[in-house]
Amino acid sequence: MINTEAMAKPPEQSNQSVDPAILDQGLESYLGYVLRRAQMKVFQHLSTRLDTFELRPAQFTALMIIEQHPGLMQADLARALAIEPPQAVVLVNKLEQLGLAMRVRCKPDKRSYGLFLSKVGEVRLKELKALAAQSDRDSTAALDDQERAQLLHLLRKLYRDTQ
Amino acid sequence: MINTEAMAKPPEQSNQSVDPAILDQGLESYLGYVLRRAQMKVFQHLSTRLDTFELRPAQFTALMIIEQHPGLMQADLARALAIEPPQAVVLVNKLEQLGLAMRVRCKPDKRSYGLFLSKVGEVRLKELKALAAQSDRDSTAALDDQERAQLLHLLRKLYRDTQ
DNA sequence: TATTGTTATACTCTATAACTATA
DNA sequence: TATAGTTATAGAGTATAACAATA
Repeated sequence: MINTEAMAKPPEQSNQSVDPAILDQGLESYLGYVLRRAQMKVFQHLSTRLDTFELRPAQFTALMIIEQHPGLMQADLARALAIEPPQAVVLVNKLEQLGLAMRVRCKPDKRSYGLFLSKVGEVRLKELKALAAQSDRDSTAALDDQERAQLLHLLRKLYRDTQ
Repeated sequence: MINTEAMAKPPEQSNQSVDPAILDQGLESYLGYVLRRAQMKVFQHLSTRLDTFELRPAQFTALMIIEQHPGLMQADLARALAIEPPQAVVLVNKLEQLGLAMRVRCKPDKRSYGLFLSKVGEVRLKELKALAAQSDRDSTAALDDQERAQLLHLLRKLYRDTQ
């Protein structure tokens, strides 16, 4: 229904009569609004950092999930990433092209693949984890460690709730 | 560079061997990850609520900004929404089609329009504000009022920081 | 020459339908 | 018949270039 990756260009400095810094007064009381602004900022930061590796944030997430669940099927990966199976095909193709992961026919059910990290993928993922953690810190530099922990706690509580 | 509106379908219940609820272990320690999951949830909730009015979240945001800054130019609106001028054209066209806002040639600079809410737009926006506030509460039902306030504070602090 | 709004266009992300091969 | 993976395709959302009118 609604996307996942894309994200708008950050607002640029205005030389106009209207100060863009205060244009969103009134909106700042909406959780949905500030959540989106904050997410855009953090996501874009990570996205830029990952460019070096020709990776998108969703592909990093996929590597994390494959590492945690070696041998899982594409269908499960798609569900975990909240994407449709056709998107998972493209994503796994990309990971294979980069030599980071691979499909292995290893299940009793011969229709499905098991997904595994390659040796290179394992090493690369280690590097990516450090990069992602650093990107988190950099893009949330306005917060101290305690505030970051608090924010993490609240967000986890929010999104986990499935009611 | 990267988008704003779109958002992936929510993960569906799995009947597989892998429990999707715990597939993202390890990822939950990344602020970027939980931020995105939380944002998707809240955004999608609002998006669904706004369907009734044939509006997208960005269009609601635009109405809020026009109300707060009557007579502003499209270029300023685009900057505030972090979208490109061509997107602002389509967005304002839609608001005009719905009879909620209008372009008025009222500036000394005859190239630009001033953007204003219509009477209908003002009334409608009142309704939309209540809807958005309720959507915020519903989609963050896992949090109590104090936690919501805390989350709002932290997110505001995070995204406002421009360093 | 620069800027506002606009059109045209392309690229990305996403969703659906339909196909294949297994089950 | 149902499911895993795939292909093809269409639709959003977004970005860039180029144009007209005005400055």
